[in-house]
Amino acid sequence: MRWKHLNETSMINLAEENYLKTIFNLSGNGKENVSTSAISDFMENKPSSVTDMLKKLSDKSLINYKRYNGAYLTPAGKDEALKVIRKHRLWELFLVKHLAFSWHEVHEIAEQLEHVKSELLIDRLDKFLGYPSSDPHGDPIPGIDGKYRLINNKTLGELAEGERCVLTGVKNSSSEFLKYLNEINISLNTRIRVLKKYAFDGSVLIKINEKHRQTVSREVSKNLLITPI
Amino acid sequence: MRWKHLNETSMINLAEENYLKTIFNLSGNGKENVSTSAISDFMENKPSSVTDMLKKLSDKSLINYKRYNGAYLTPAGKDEALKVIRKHRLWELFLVKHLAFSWHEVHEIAEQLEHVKSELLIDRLDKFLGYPSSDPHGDPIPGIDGKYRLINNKTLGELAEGERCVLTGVKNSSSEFLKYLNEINISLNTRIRVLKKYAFDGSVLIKINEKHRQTVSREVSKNLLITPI
DNA sequence: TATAAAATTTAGGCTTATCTAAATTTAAAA
DNA sequence: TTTTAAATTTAGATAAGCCTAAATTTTATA
Repeated sequence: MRWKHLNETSMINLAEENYLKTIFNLSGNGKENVSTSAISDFMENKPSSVTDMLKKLSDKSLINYKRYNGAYLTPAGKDEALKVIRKHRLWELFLVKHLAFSWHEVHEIAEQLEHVKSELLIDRLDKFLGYPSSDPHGDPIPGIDGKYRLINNKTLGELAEGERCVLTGVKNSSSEFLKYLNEINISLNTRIRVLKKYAFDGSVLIKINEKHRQTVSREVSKNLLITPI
Repeated sequence: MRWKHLNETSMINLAEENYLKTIFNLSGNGKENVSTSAISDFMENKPSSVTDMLKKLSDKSLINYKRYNGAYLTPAGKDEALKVIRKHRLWELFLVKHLAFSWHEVHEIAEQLEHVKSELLIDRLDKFLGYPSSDPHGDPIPGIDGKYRLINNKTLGELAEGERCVLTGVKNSSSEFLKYLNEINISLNTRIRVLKKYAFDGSVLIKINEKHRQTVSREVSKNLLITPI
């Protein structure tokens, strides 16, 4: 195949970048296996589409994929995912700091900006922003070297309306709590969107996997460890 | 067709935007007919591909297209083209003013940024830049209203190395000059890229239609009216 | 104006990323 | 452990945007 405007970056395209990013996020930033259905669910693509792409990414050595057994990122794949996340967070920060966007408005725009190809651009943006190590949320911005400070210390309760995250852990791991989570369809790597926060009692209306609406108490929201995405 | 993340903007996609922008530029910012081959040549796509897209854009009422006879923009198409150009120039200005890019480096990046969908984003960027009316080149930035100050007062000689333009007119229209231009394959709407400028005599090495290299004298370069693109 | 050359369109293919429906494999339940 | 349900994959289809090769139309030339 020929590329008309060949980029300095490898030949990873938009769709592939989105899959890599998703796998990174759903695996809790790491190397856990991510299932086809988790990806399908998150990206709102059909499982069969996901399977196709997993094969493709596997052929490119960006993921390790075993049929019927999900996938995880190779070092090369993780590098690419982190590059995209770095871009995403830098752009978000730019939008908030310099273009007066509020935090919940920026995600969709950054989702587009993160795919602009230019190493130089992103390095200049990094400089312009003063080499930030974290975005306004406190989430780490991967460095040029791909170094990434892992964190798992944010709770659902700290998110603002409109924000999205993936569950990466629980503070309280009593079986009653876990059972409750199970009942309302929340498990590790479940993605959650905050729809509304009620000031009077701190309860939170959330959407689980973009499917089920659910209200959880302040107590619950404080015990859910998450990674914003 | 269904759009997953439906944008506030109409349903014009990247490829379509590029065609509209190209037609706008090649028609001398206006309503002159642009031929299939001119578009094909400019975009480095095959003529048959162009025909396909012209049909599509015609169906969407963005251009007026008559078989074997080229196309020109409808008001709706012109609006869209101007929106893209507005975004392109605002981003270019941002890159130059705030990210320390030099002018010739920004085109390719702006080419990507111009397709990011968000009215709000571009209005905020406009504000951030202080509502500029022209880019560092002096080329007009269309306003939100789509108003566009037409200019045709720049010459090839004023471009820097690496910059591209389309010929929109000549200062000297003597037949010898026109004949000379003809001989070296330059005509109205021909696109020209400046490859090198020689300081000692002001001559300019150019690439014509991305095909022919040619050196022209300072005299010639000062008599070619162009629109940077 | 007839004919050759150039421009344009049509017809038919290819690739990518999707999808649906059916088959297969794995996991859960009885 | 058999059976059922869920997850996953395969097979085959579609739409976009591009391509090549062949047909058609327009333009230029003799």
